[in-house]
Amino acid sequence: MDATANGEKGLHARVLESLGPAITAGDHPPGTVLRTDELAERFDVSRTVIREAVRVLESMHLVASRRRVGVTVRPTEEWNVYDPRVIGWRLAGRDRPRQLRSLTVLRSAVEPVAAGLAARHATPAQCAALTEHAMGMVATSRGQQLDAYLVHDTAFHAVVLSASGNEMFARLAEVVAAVLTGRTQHHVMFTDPDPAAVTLHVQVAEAIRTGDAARAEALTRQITAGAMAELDVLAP
Amino acid sequence: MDATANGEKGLHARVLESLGPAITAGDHPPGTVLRTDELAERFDVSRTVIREAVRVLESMHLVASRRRVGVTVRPTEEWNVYDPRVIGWRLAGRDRPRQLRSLTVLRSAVEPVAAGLAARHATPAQCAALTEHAMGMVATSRGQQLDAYLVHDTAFHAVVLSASGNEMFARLAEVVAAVLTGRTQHHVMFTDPDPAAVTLHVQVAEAIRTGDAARAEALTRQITAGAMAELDVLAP
DNA sequence: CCTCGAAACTTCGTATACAGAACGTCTCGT
DNA sequence: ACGAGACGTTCTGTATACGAAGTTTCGAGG
Repeated sequence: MDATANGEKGLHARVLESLGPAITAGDHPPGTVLRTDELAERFDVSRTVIREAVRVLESMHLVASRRRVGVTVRPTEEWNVYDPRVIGWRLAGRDRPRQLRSLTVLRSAVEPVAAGLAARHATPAQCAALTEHAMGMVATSRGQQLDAYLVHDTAFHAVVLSASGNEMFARLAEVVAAVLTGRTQHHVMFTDPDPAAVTLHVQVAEAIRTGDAARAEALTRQITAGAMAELDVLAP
Repeated sequence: MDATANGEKGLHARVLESLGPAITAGDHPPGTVLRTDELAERFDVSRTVIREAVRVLESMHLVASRRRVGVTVRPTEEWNVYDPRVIGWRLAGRDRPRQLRSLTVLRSAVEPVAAGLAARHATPAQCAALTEHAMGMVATSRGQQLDAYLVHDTAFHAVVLSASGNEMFARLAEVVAAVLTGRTQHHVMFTDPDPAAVTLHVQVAEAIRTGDAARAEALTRQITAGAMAELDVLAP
């Protein structure tokens, strides 16, 4: 929603969108020191703007600002890897494979449990949305309609995560969306989705609708297992 | 001007530590409009400092800053609930029960998978640490040594998450620590830990050491199931 | 009377200048 | 050689001015 509408979003945001990816991509390896004056000159903005950008970077634990020494890039292990912006930057950068793998593993842990909870908590409206998107996936699963398929796939998983009733799960929707989008971008228009996966989605929708938590969880586990298997092809 | 050594940290951090909890606790309900001038006066700092704090709040998606209208508090569903600081604030505030429940559910999804991965990836050093902490838990499980027990318990789970080899899992260590600490604080020195749970930890350490992923996962699932069961007692 | 549009006002956004504090480094004295 | 203190660099905070943008209001025209 808010992300990357780079028209004129504020100077500090532009600095952030340039500095952040540079750091996460490793252009400034951990330990590198950046000085605010230098940055101000490099981006041709005032120090005030730089300081605001640095504050945000600091809140992501990407950098630490200390007097006399400068703004130092923190080691990778300390980064706030759950920050959607950090995820986006890493996904766009050079360790995209690693990030994709991490996120897929996270998916494989969270989504089955979320599906199980959804089977117990989903509202009728959510169940309806689920079956609708599952049908949509079926309808678009053949004949080079990957974009339309992706929309339904993303929406399906978002509804499941939301229906789980757990806010932490719900907030992973955009992460899952990023993973699914990434996969589609690599399939680039050549192979239709796996029919077995489509069937699984339909069955998950049904299991959630009928309140069969164990079945919803097991089926979703099969879906994520498939995603894990695909990973070896996608990520080197 | 007051020139007293008011705080060790920066001014903006102090504003943040006051504004953040206020927002997450609901003192400023979603939709509330805050003006930078007003905040500057309220905290007796310059607008620059306020704006830096607001930037960080904005990066957490707690607020949105718009011209002419002010800084508006965003709806709860949009908050970055994975930001450690947001978690901490909510854990300290009035919807602590909800947060505790969310985190425990997240634990129950992630930790079993992490344990399974740890069984395949753990280094000998990590295995040693695991058995050490498991033994420590055994040693401190009786006789009102809850503090020492908590240290070993926390360390145990941190090692498991780290040994999974997944950076996203590893970063959940502090979250798990927060949950475990919260639990201990409520048990307040009256009941010793459940012996069955202690045994499970020892068995998990063994399963990971012997590379039995399925067993490590199943056992950890029992541990988290226990935590979920406890939850009904702890969180209203 | 209603609608459309422009001006004005309010608030955030950016730039600049300066004072203060902290931390590394360099030098000097023992 | 080694430690303590002075120094300089760089971040931190403050104050102020101007610009931009949106909301609101007021007025003109239909």
